[in-house]
Amino acid sequence: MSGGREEGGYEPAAIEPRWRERWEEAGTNRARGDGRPKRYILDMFPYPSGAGLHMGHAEIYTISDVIARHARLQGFDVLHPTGWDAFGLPAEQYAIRHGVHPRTAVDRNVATFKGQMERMGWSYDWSREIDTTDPEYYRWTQWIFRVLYERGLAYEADVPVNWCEALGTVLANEEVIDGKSERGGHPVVQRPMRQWLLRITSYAQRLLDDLELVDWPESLKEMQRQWIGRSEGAEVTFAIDGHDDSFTVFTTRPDTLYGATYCALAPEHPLVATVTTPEQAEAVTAYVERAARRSERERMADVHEKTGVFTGAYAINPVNGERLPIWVADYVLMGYGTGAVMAVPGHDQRDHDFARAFDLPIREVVSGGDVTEAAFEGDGPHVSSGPLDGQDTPTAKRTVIALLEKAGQGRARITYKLRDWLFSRQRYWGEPFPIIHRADGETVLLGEDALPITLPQVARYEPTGTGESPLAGITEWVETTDPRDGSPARRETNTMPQWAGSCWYYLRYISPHCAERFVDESAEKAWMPVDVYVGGVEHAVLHLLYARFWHKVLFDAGLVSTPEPFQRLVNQGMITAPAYKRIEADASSTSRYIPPAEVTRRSDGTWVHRESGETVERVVMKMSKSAFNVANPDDLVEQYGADALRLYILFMGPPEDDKVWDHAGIHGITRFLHRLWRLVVGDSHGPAKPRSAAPAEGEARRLLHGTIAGMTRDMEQMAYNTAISKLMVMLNGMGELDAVPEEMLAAYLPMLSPFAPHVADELWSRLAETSDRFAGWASTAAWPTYDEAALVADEVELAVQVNGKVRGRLTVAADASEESILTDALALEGVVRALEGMQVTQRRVVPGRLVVLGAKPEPS
RNA sequence: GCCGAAGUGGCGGAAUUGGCAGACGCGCUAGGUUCAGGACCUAGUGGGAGUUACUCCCUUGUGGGUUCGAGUCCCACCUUCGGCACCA
Repeated sequence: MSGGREEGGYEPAAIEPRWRERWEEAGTNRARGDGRPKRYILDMFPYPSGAGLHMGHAEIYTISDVIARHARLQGFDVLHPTGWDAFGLPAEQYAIRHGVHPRTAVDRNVATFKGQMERMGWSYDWSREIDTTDPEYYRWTQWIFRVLYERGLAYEADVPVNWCEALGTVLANEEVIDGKSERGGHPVVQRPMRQWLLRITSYAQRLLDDLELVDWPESLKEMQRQWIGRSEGAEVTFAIDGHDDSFTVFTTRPDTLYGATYCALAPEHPLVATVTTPEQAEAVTAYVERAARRSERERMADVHEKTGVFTGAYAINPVNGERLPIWVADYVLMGYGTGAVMAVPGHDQRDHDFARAFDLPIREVVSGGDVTEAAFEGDGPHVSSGPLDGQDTPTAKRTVIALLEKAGQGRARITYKLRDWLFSRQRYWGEPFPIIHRADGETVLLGEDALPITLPQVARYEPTGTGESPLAGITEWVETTDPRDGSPARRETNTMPQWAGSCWYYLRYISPHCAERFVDESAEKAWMPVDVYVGGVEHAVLHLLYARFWHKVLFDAGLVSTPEPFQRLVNQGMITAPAYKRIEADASSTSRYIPPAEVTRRSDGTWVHRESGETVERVVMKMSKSAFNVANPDDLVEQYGADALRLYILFMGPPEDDKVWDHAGIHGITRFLHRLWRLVVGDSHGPAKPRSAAPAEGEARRLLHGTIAGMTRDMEQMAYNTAISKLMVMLNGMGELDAVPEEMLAAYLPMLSPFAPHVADELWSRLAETSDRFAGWASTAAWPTYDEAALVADEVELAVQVNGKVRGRLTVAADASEESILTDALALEGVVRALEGMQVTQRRVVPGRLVVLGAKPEPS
């Protein structure tokens, strides 16, 4: 049989659009729900910014696409959807800047994104596309808020927010950098305002425990554990000398209670005002006011500078009746524990620092260190501690907790660092709350029939300057009536934060058009949980914790069937790129960086700006326009094709590793695709390889089955870089044959198709012109299987080691006996030389690999 | 400071988990082909030494250890990158 016809070479632009159309027409990317085993392959949906698709998107979505396409070849029914996380600040700011409605901006950006995503050949089921800003979507976001509210998990409270006077608005934490507004650099202060919060803290323990149920990177689980920050200890109640009031502290070291020499309250602690004596009032007031003015960031900046003021009051130590001075100190945080601490300078370094600064007594109650020098925070026998004397820390903790419980002055307690989730924003572009406030002060949750509460059309969506959302100014929207009795009421004018829509979007994909419920009940049971979730580690604590929280609430309400939403999680690494920096330029210079095209490498390895001759520094950094190091996926697709870009992204390294973009590297991939094209079709550099209908034999058969075996393992482990290298090795091997068995190509192209789907299907269809073996498409074929027996070679080469060093090589039949191998090995010239004057003490054959000989000098 | 991950050629990386370090690719060198540029093809490419068609030594951040044998296991240290950071 002859090879293909002579014709034009590999031209991705000529074939890629055609195949995408065919897949779309045939619906090959659709999830069927036909009862086959399922795989739900999800990636973190994009925020459709005005900047379009960047290389980070290209990486994450290529990874998830390869997982999805591979699963389809394995016969799974695959759900692989995408959509738009389109509420939030960036759309609003873009809209303000360009003077268009956020809706218009989002629609425009989505159109750009969708085109770019389609050009990458990602096999999304577009029939399930969702948009968090579509009222038919956020109706259900509001509906889930109702579930939270009805379960007592949503409440209003006065909490500090970031207030920027100059901009006249509240800012999100992301918009505050080092105590100043991101835009304009104006001062930002903490100011209490009425806000909605979600009681995520009541799920703290389960969010911690259920990390055991999921297959996530250990480092990411650890980040969530630290964020939740469970700590075991006790609370201890101190009476105040001469007052009826008392206060409670939280401590992880109740065993050191006999070593307490003072107590400290947070500046915001409600008792500060009551306990302060008249003589101290002026100093305390001044200190509290100063602390209030300092932002949280300022407070954190000078961590080691301990400040505080004595209130003049004394607390009574419940175990020994000692009078302990009560101080106010800003190293005590109102937001953690009880906002009050018992201070044990001998065994807590912070208290030690404070005691040294204010000349307070330091007492040793656990021996093992020198408390005059530094706090001893370790374990050891307790001393000067009454009934605890001689006990170690765990025992002393139990003893003292028992004592306190008996006296009614304390108990064991667990606290978490995790705070309740501040769930409202003073913004236009977010989900409205299904809440109204009656004139009589009652807060009313609107019924399901009122949903969706849609955003009104407005002329201005800029911040109002009053700290309220722009919605507050739209009288006809705000003023409403209570549907129960028609009495006047005002709508809640805060909106939900951007995280809300992404807390449950993975459920909506399952039944995106379901009108009766947020997710179809039986479809939910069929598809959940998400089998593989691919996304960036930047969402390690926020999105991934919030989504787990909502999911557990829905689970408790009997609305979903799994306790966790995302079974396996994969974090892709960040793609960075080299940039060239002027060494002399100061930070404010507008031209700190030189475009790579204007830079040349000197022979000594340094880099020089050709035009000016100045030496520049090569730095690897995040891609950014100002550093001229952005690689744009769209441009690369145009230049090299989607298949080449997909292959190259994965070939750079393992998915989870950070990668440095190297433009030159993609040429290797392009060459590979051209060689493959030439082998099958032929091009101007050579004709197609002759093909044979006969089965692969000998070396070719081993190459085929070895590649399938290796690829199968690599795909399972997501070792895509080595999988691609195996495809290169097999292609090189096929190139050396006189004729390529069609059997090899029939296995090769399906294995290539998850990575380079367009060219795989194109070549497959070319082959179909001359052979019946190539029915259908490579992308819809079955993943090939291999024969274990075909992996074994007839002859194997063994390395012969003497004391761990290779001294010879031996080619033997695969089934040669150990004895004959050893005999042959000992006769090898190099081995004989190495064994001169030596006595062989050990001989072993590692099958298929090497011969091990141990030897030591012969006794003389 | 605490927690986590990682250090392998000029570069990206590989090594079936204790068994021939450097697969595959980039880059580079030489030759071929081409009107030219590019593309393509062939060969070479960790370092060093020598008696240079061959042989030896060294080499996976550093220093020790276990083993016939260590990139891989153990101990100590160094560096880099992430996360947290007055959390009582």
